[in-house]
Amino acid sequence: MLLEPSFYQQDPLTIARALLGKRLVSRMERKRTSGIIVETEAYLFDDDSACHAVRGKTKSNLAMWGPFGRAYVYPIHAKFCFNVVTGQSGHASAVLIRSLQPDSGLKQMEIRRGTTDRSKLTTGPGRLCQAMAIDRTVDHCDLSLKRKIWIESADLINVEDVMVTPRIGVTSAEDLMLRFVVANNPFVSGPKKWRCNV
DNA sequence: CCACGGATGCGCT
DNA sequence: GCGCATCCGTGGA
Repeated sequence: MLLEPSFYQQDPLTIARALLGKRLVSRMERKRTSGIIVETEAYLFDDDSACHAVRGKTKSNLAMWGPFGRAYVYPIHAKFCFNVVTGQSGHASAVLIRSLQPDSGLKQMEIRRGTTDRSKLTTGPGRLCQAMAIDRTVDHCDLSLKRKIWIESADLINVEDVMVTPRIGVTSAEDLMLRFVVANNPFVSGPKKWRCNV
């Protein structure tokens, strides 16, 4: 079932945790693909130097400042990252979707990714965007319209499986514990100690 | 106009 | 595990 728009009005930490086990669906190029969210990161409006909003409003981060429940897509290193805009308007917070467990449309994902290696299909923020054909045209997209991209409830994980770690790749605020993963799930990215609770 | 670096990923060791 | 390709947005000249 499609998530209520009000879901996205909560704070980014709550949402980053709650999104684990839910289903991200994209309909791009007339093809439907979906995956179960297994890794997220929260980016806060206050006291978070790694958040894109720290430099204020720019043309590229504008979606973050807009209404909650929209997509914020930005390019990095010739790839894209997909975020969900959270919290109140004007508060510029977001949750980055970092990894999915492939769910449907695997064949289409393999074509777009150029590999049949399941572990490299939707593990990592840039890879999942390529697998789902998420690009800059998805920026600002309203997730409640079921147009290009949306999220459905599908609580397939246990809350006790959630593991919290520092975020990956950030060059500031490295100490903040704002990354949420489904522990021991093979489709989570990053170092082993931040994937498995053994 | 140009230099720089980043919420990355790939390939090779 | 590490080096580097790649490219766009940003900010300073």
